[in-house]
Amino acid sequence: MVQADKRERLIQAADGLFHQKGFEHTSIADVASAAEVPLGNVYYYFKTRGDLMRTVSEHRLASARARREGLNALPSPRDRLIAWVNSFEDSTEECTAYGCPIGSLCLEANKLGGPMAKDASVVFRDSLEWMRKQFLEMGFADRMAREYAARILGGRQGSILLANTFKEPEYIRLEIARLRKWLGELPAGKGRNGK
Amino acid sequence: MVQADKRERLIQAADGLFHQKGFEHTSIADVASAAEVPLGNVYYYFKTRGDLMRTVSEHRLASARARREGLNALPSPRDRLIAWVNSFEDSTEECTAYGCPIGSLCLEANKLGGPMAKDASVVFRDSLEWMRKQFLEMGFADRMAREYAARILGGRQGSILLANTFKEPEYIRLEIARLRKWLGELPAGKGRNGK
DNA sequence: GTCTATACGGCGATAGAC
DNA sequence: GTCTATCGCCGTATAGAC
Repeated sequence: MVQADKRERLIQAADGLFHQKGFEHTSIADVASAAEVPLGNVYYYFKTRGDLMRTVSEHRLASARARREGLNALPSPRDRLIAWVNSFEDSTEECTAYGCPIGSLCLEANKLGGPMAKDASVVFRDSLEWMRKQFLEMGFADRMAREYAARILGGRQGSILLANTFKEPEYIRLEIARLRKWLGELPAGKGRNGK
Repeated sequence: MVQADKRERLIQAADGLFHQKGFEHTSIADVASAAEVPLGNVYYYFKTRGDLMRTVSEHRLASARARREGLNALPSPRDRLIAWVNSFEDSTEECTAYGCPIGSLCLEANKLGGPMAKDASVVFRDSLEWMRKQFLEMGFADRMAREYAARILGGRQGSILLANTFKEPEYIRLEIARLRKWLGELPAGKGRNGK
């Protein structure tokens, strides 16, 4: 199907360009040219630039979920979390070069105002939710589970910002190692789901 | 002096707007109108938009240094660090609403490429350097001092990103509390400056 | 030094032929 | 469904009167 192919190529191109150059600095013409689709044709698939951005976010959400699907085979929630954190290593170079694709987009969307902010945040919201469930399964109270999930995501985002700012991947690697160590040593919670 | 006054007003206006709307989304016209200076006159004070941005970064660097000056009166490096971390509380609301002014600018500048990236990073570089000195004075080896400095800055930046994304200041407050606790309990280093 | 008017380019979005 | 041509707006930067 030619349609789906072009649409897919546009999403892929937009995803990459939003990451590398930022949303605000990526024009429809940039996306069209990278996807090798004529400029005007883009508007057949996406009504506005914001629409394209929302689609990219949905696409990223699906990707993140798919990557976690594989982890659900692991029997222990602790191991799932550690495997998840370890998987961050694959993107160290890209994140050092361009920052976190999701984090950058959230920040940009928030400055723009409007409904895009919520669209961009769905990936983080979903990640936090998944991590929270793992910590609940480890026996932590809901409050702790939320706090720990935020610690992982926040720690990672902070390390990426530093790595990107100073073009130094070591910040990311150190944080991954620290999170892994912390998860490994963390005593399991006592309550059954914090009851 | 009318000159210095206008220049100052332009810097202040640009500082605020870069924070609230982002650099890429703030036009010279926006800055001029916020500072109540005619559009064309801006170019008498700043050659280009990038020039204005560099000036704002220098201005922020000076502010951060001035705020730390007061802390140098404290005799213990640990207390200086704790006081520094505590001072983050003042900006919790603004950071929740608009993100970290410095972090946002660094990220944007990195996406733009060119020399702006370095201009934007000077504030972080200077903060890290100051924190590193405090940890050295506490007796930590240089490697640990750098790592700990990055932990404070990274932890803070990550918490701000989450707070901004979800419009929830609690992320920032929790991280401040965690850093304060960590600094309070951290055993002093053994070596004299890591020797 | 100050301000107005405007040149010039780029971008989002659309019209309309095929 | 596909693609070209183009409209209209906004942004940076400059020219030049005062």
